[in-house]
Amino acid sequence: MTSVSDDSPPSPRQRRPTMRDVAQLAGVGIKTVSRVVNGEPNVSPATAERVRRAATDLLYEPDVHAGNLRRADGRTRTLGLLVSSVANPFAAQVHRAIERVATEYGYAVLAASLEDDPDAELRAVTALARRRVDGFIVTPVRDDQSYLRVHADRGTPLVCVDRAPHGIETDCVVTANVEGARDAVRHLVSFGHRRIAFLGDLERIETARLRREGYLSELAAAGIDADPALIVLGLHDDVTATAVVRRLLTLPDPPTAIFSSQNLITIGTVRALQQLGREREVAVVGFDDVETSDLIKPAITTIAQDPDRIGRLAAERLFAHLDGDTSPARQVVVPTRLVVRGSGEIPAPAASRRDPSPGSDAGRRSSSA
Amino acid sequence: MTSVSDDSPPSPRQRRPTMRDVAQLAGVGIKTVSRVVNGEPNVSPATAERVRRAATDLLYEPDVHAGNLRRADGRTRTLGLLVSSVANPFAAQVHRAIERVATEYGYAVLAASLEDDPDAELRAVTALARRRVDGFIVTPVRDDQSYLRVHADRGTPLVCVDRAPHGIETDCVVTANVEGARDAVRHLVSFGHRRIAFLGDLERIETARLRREGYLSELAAAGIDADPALIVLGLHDDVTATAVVRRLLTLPDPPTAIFSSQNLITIGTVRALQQLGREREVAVVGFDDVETSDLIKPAITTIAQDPDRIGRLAAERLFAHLDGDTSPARQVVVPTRLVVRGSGEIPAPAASRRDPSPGSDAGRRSSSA
DNA sequence: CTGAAAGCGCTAACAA
DNA sequence: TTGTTAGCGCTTTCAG
Repeated sequence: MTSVSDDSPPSPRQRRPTMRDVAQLAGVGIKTVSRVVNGEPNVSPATAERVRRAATDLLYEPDVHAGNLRRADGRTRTLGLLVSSVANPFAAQVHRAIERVATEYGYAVLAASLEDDPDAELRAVTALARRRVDGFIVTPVRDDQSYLRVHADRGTPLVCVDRAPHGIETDCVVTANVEGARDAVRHLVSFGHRRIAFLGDLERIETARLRREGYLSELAAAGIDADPALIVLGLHDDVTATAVVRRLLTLPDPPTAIFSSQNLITIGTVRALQQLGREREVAVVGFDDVETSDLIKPAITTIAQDPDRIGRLAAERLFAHLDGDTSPARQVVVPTRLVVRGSGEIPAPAASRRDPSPGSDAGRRSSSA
Repeated sequence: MTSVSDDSPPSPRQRRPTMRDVAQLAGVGIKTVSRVVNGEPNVSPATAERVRRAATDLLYEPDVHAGNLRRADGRTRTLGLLVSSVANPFAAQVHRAIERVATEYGYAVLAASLEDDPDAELRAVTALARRRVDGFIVTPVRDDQSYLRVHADRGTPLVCVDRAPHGIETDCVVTANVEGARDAVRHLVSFGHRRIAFLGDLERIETARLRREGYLSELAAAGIDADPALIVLGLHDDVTATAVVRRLLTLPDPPTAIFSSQNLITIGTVRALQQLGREREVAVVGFDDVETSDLIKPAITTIAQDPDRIGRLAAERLFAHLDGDTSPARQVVVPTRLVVRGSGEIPAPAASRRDPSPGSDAGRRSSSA
């Protein structure tokens, strides 16, 4: 009764079988084993069968890296993926979509989280290059990706996702950030809002800048003067966003609607409104969908991205290059979708429509696109 | 004005420089380059500097796989991770935690999604084995992992996460599923509930079975007879869960509380209650935290897991083995945490406490632990 | 249809 | 301190 069950001996550390071992057991030359393993022709069925048996008996697994050393195409059948973080829901879905395509092609994915650290981008690329990945899919963090050109020139294709690359011409797949942000603002304007706050992520993140740009241009198109007091940038987490929203609402001329341009910011925004009991007064549209948006009351209206499509398209572009496609670099813009749920359809209070602000300076244009 | 700016020539496909190229440029032997690149001693500072310059000039990156072919330890500095899905929030956080430890050790992570497909587990292990990962961290899907023993015997350590392995003795790190489920039920019982429904995931998933086990044993401890009508197994998505909850509430003697043992099921449960307008009547405790639990009203009380700790511990066990630790296999159980938010503190209606069910058969025990 | 020899990029072992 | 040789596991080339 000392040991529960131990029918296996202490199993001494075994050596991994090689092609030579298989060849010996099957009584053939090593090249014949290579042929069978790689499905090359010119092996008699009987020989092939003997080889297969030997391989199975020895639990032989070919070493892809040893093979690639000499193989003409030198492919590791592994691709490198650089994302903000594998734990970020958006990135994780992009990752999964890429993985799905990769699996179809017999590829494995080596992923690395950058956490928006420019140095991490460099370190990750080096680590992956030393492992000889066949291609890169990267979410740019640095403001220059020209260092990747040498890899491209040496035959390792590159596709960027989520953010456009700089300093290098290469395929990239991004969300329609400007258009999506415009949709959000247009939606709010259509409910009578003119005092619309913008909550943005860190300015060094390109998508944050683009969404702000969309916000500004749609305001302009609607003939609304942007009020700097309603634009808060550099937010990156929910706690800060909550504090900012609480402060905004104490303004003399507070916003009647909020466009929150990132997931965590949206969560922080809703939390602030709930704390103040004003979630049915102030309209909110968030950029990027939250898993349980519909369970929150009022349910959150969002500009949904399409991570699945983004990932799939990026992977497909990469494999196209791996298959020899040499067409010029192109940027694929994946549209967003406005998901109407309630929080974005709260109308502006009647007062604010006519009398936007007593102390406000500039004259309003009266266009209403 | 035809091309915007093209200061770089068409860049002909270049050959990747090898150690020999660096040696030639530096005017030294190849082994000297090897010494410098690997930080081995016995190289004069001057020589080392020349080599380093040459390597930098050529943008040389060593090929880890070529080196490993001959190197004594033969390490690829890559580890294989098998999870339910890289897009699953729990798995993604485990992944991130593992990656953090891996990065510390100079390791990269090759992850694969299994989507609970037993065959995918086999395919993924093979794919990773062929890429010669130094170790595996796997979330078991099949009901037997003995096939992994051969890899362990050949020196590729294995640690299981989230679910215990079968047919092989190996380290594993899991959530306290039984205890967590008991905590959930105990909490509900303490608010007077005796008709507590259990919504479980697919029975072939071990964690689903364990949570049901915890549910049953805590009911027993509370002297409550389990009612098969309140136990629904085999749920895997929110839509089905919603339908099931709606049906349960039409029962002659409906549940007054629901223990939802998985994330998506909890979402479906809350949605059903909201649709019926009964979210403030029926108590809910969910297993595994939802990102926005506190924004939903009533906020969802959950049994929170600790994916960060699970991932970190798993990775640390793996690296311990890689560092030569040969201590016997152990199972690490990571405790859960009851997060009280509101939905789980809705008391049972007075009636149900005394008169659980008119048509119910078995006699009730009167213990009240 | 089959196999022997050379070599991929690198490190181990040994010389110089 | 440095370089030379062999060989890791495999594919290529080319001869049988």
